[in-house]
Amino acid sequence: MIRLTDLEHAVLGVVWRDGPCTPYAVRKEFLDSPTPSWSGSAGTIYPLVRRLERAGLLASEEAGRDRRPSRLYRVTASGRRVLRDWLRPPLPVTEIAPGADPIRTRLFFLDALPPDEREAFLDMVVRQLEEHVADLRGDEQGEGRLDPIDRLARRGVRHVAEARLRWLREVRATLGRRSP
Amino acid sequence: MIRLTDLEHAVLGVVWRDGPCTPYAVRKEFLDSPTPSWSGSAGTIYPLVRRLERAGLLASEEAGRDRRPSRLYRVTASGRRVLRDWLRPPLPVTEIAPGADPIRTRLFFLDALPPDEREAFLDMVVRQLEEHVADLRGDEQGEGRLDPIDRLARRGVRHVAEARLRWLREVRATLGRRSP
DNA sequence: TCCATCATGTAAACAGTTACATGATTGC
DNA sequence: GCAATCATGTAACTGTTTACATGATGGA
Repeated sequence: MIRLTDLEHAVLGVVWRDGPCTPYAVRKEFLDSPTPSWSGSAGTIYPLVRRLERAGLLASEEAGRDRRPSRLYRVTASGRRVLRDWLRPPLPVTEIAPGADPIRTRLFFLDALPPDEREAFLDMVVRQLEEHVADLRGDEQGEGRLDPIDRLARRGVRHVAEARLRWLREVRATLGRRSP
Repeated sequence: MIRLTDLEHAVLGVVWRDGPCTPYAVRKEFLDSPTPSWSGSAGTIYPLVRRLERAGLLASEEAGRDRRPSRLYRVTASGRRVLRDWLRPPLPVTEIAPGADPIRTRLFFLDALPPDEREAFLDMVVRQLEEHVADLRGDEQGEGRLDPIDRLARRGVRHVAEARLRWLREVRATLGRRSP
């Protein structure tokens, strides 16, 4: 049994969902994603699909036909099994509680700035986060013809962004009041 | 000008905040963090501080004195400057909108499971997330003697976890109603 | 015809983790 | 004296990104 990353599982999922397809089609899925978790760069995807094929989770056939050589990949029975197992609960804790927040990280060292710059930092970040949330809301308004999963995913991103914003306003209120 | 990662900046911040200290003291800071973003493993920290020293952002002196050789690191003037620049707004977009959510990723491929297992997945993940939030609340109750920044950081983690939970309940409600 | 973009790939770097090795110190 | 754990470090590996190279296709 090999251990796959979330990206490898996701590639497996894309190939399963979008039928026999080329590595480039998989790439585009990540490149065009409105909720990007990975870059979908060539250097990631091409070696990755070959790895999955060697592991027996994908199979491929020649697709070139007098064109530049290319391959169509599909998920094998064993690949489908791996995909289902990935989706079967319970999830590992690391997937339930994912970690880093760059703003939170910076917060710990805010005292390295003089007081007025501390406030400027918090003001600016609140403003940036407000803009980001506004963008997300705009996106949701704009593209009405999205499939339900995409719509839910975007809502998730927005919900989390809004929560961070609320928290950061709280932070500003708390730290702003502090006596220097 | 060298480009540092968030972890490198954070190490710089820890050494600045905790005064001249050993690499191990820095490690512990990450190992014991209630809001962990990095493992603080030896293989990360020891090479990292040497790197920062070679870049002129840290300086060190022998601390051993008939003990096993050890070094006390402190932040140089140049290091303090880098630390402040890191904290100065505006932040890069990637820091405002950090990305991956393993649950969201899985959502896209939920149809690979039969309908009853789809529901089981959503139920289970909601339950796991509820437990996680409950843990976070418990932690906040328990440790009253935390410094303000730590307390704020924990609140941030909880806020985001709660937002994800609310979102996931919404997802369950939406997808549960779907006709198979 | 030429330029943009589609498409396939490789090489090198990078950041971070795991696992290991080993010396020193403390508490039983 | 012996075990646990404190402390310092190295080596190998892993997953991902960046940058590059290059061929094919379609539209101006």
